[in-house]
Amino acid sequence: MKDSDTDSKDSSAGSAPANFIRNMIAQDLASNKHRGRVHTRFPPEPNGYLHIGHAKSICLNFSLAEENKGFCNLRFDDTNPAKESQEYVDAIKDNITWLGFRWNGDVRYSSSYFDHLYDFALQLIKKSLAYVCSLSPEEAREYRGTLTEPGRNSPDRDRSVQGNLDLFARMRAGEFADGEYSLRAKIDMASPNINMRDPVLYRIRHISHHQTGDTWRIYPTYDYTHCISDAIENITHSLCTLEFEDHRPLYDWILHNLDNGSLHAVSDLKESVADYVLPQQTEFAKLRLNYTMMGKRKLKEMVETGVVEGWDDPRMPTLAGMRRRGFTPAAIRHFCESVGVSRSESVVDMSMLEHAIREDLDRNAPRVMCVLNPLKVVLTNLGEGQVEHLEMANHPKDESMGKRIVPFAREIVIDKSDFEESPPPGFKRLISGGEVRLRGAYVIRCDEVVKSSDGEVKQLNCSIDPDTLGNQPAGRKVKGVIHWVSAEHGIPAKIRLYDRLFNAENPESKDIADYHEILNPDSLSELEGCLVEPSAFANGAVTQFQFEREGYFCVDEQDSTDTLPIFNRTITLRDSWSNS
RNA sequence: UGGGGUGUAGCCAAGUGGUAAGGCACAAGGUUUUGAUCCUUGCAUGCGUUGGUUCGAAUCCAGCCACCCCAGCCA
Repeated sequence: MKDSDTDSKDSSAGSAPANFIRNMIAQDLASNKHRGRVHTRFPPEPNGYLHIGHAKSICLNFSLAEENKGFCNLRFDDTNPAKESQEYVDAIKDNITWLGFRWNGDVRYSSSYFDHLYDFALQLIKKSLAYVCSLSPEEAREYRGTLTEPGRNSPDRDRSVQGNLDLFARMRAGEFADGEYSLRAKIDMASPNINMRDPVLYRIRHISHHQTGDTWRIYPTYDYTHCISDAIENITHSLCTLEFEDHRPLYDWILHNLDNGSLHAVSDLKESVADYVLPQQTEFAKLRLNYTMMGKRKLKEMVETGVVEGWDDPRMPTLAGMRRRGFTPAAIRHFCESVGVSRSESVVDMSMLEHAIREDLDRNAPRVMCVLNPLKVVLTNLGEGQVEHLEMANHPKDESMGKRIVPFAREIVIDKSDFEESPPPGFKRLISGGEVRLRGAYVIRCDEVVKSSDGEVKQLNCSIDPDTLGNQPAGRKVKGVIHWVSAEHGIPAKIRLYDRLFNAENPESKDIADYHEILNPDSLSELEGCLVEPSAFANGAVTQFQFEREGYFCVDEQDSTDTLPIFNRTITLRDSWSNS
């Protein structure tokens, strides 16, 4: 084994930062609250694509389980078939796998607990803790009261157990229309917590479900389903976001009013009831990022109205979009780790995400040269068909990444922005009569500027200093280094430059009436006729590069063809020059 | 005007009665054939605010202020 095997290129080394959930779990372990078990779950509703906010939750749940030698389930919280689909189920599984996490056992579905859920509802009815209500949704809203006024009891609240049992069976049998009846918990219509004002447990929906088909006409609600699903799966720590804080009393009410033995009987736990401990819900602040739209409804709308090209548009905050943009799983995981977990609602600066991306790519992306906006340069003192094969390192600091051969010839291209006729102060690139280093090659001098009739610079005639390959020039200093590609050998490519989708720091702010007004018109620009050095295509398995001095780019696997490669710019290099 | 939460630097965030970790950003140097990377240094007499308790308070107590969430048969 080489030493380098222990030098992880993955910077996850170092202990995870403290946070209140980690601390709580450590305490629970110390007090043996869950018999030494840590079992979490990631419970998405399959009603859209996962975004970076979900990644925070995924990382939290999976990492906590992993750190404590526990388990993390993947459970689709699929209680509302009207909004869900198999497409989303598949995309979510794919995203989680891509991030590098493996869920415990088989994928779970809340819908696979529908039978148990129904039985537990019967149990609540028999205990007189649930009743069938005939109030319409509109009436129910009136009866609920307001934030400051108590609600009123439903006229059906005191119906007999038998009457409720009968009606609930008929609800299940499909005898009633949507909204005609609902099953409600009997708690307290005067509770200051509105979630406790006899919440709906089941509603009638004559609609088929992506997992259960047409088996059911009634579907349980989130509040009723989630706690029981957690209990069935033996979850110890049920983590969710802050807006569910007010639901916690209901979560606990349902579980505590169900017979513990019957819960244990249908649970995954093989051990005795004595080891069966109810799950604990804990809330944390969801991730917010400036300049980023995270609302599922808006994201969906942008996809459907063509504001972006799809859920995987590289400008989207979705995991699919970030993947196509060239963000790496390791970078996203480090980012999620670095933002921490707390209960304060904060907005993370994009620069933190960008830092994580650059950090990973700098270490792992091989270097290659690509000229985005070509300007022809003729090296006049080189022979007409003469080609030199220059050897260059794939990475400036990591020799294990090997070397590559770069063809060098009389006609090359450099980037238009690397030549200035009237340079600003401090300009280190090529000027008329000046010298510059061609990266990995020779120092050249610009002898002649060839312009078209309208004054545009068309070509530069330069001469190389033949003594400067691998050597400093004699008697002078050349500060600038620019990248280049042989005009004959370079591979033409199309390059897509991405920038933020929104110009406003908080696209979801209420004083932005229409998000179309804050769309960044320059979020995408396409460059044609870019020239990439041929070695970028030598190994088809490598699809992510640093184009030296430009940034990190990845091959767009979907749109590239054999004849026209397309690269997406993942992110620019840090640039302390153009900033000042 | 009900209930539940949150306030530590420009942005995240640790801290749980012993005198303000870390990261990002920013600034200044150094190295460099990427204006990148890397390295060094700087960056809160201050923890929303006003009082109180204490030898000692970001941490305990009281008041006040600001912001967030809740009135779906959505999750």
